[in-house]
Amino acid sequence: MRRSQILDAAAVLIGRQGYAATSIDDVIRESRLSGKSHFYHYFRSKEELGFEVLDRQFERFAERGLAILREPMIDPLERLHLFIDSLVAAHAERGCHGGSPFGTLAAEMADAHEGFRLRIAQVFVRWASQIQSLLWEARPQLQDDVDAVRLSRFIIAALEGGLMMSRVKRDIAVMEGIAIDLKRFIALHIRDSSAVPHPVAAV
Amino acid sequence: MRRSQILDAAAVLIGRQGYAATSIDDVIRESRLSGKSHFYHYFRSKEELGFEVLDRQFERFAERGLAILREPMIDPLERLHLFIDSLVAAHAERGCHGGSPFGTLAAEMADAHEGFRLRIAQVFVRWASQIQSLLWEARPQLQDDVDAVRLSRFIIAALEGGLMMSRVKRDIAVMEGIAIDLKRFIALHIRDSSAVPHPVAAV
DNA sequence: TGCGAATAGGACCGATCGGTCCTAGTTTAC
DNA sequence: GTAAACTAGGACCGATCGGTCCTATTCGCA
Repeated sequence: MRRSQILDAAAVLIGRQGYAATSIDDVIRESRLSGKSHFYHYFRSKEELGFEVLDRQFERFAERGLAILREPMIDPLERLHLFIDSLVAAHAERGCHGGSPFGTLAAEMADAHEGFRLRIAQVFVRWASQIQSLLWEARPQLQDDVDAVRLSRFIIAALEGGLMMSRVKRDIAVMEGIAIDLKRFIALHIRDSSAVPHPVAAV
Repeated sequence: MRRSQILDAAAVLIGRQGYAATSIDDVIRESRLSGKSHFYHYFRSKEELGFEVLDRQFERFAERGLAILREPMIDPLERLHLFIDSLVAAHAERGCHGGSPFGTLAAEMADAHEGFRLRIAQVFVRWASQIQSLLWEARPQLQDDVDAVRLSRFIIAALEGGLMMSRVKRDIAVMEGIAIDLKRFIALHIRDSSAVPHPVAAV
């Protein structure tokens, strides 16, 4: 109960300000605890809190954000497009604040804290494997020599980079442009690729 | 003299640990100053130091890293490939540590400090405009409807996302795969696009 | 020769950090 | 009924943070 309130509050704060910039006192204030001992009743350290927040964030992302990738009634490649669109929409809703929770944490912690680095690496592996499953499912529509591992990584990299740039420029159009080009790149792998779509109107 | 030593040391430290995690005392130690007043003789605040480090990093990047994009004797698209390869090589040399100095700083500061956000946004604008110039130069080889602004942003986003993922996984192969796919995407824009290259061997 | 900038070094400040310790009232489960 | 867990609240600790202040010495240049 209280424990999950703390995790929720910490997730918001860490997502907004980063791990290091979020103090225990911030978390206590945000989750309306009564003091530090109350916090340390549930968590042994800030590090433990950070780990659990990260795990929880990915579980929620896997349940909610990645769920569309597994929808059995929709064409696989259509699902991939819907997933990309959902990331764009979510970023727009946040007013281009806060990018990807994993990308932001990755940039902050990758070289500073090995425990976080390994956990974030796992997040990307699991995310990529979801896309790989989808690509496997779509293989009748795809060219025979599609490298699903490489393509799944490229999709994630483009999305993460796009979120970062869009956040910095505070312009959702940047992310929308990334999404358009990413879809065109995915279409490049479709069998009988004479169907490569046309670039959208130039700016 | 001393001032540039401070900036060099601070650039290394901020690139390695981020802005907030780099203390003035760290910078003083690394640049072998004699005390805080010595540091504050050259800089009014940590913020001023951070701004100058960022400006300096981009100037160096524009002079050295982006120089290849302007080489007049090499085919424009070939230059773009060489540029991508140079980023991969630089990342490999660093042992996949420290990603892009701008991407890392962007993730840390975009929502926390408006001054940094605006400066980093400018960095990406200037970087993108270099690529746009190259694409303009290459327009005889490109399809008529190529959106140079969008494409240049996509290239940067893929590179930044790739550096981030490669850093998290500590595996240069991730970045190499991104580079391969990014080149294939660029090739998609070449006129007479029957020449779309084949995907490289599947894993 | 003299003056200002650069160099050197240290004491100090208020604030904040993660974390500990202690007391005490209230639920909850066996 | 009673022990264990949960809630509440505050004092406190050593360390570190960005930043100020003060005193000397050395150096380049007019």
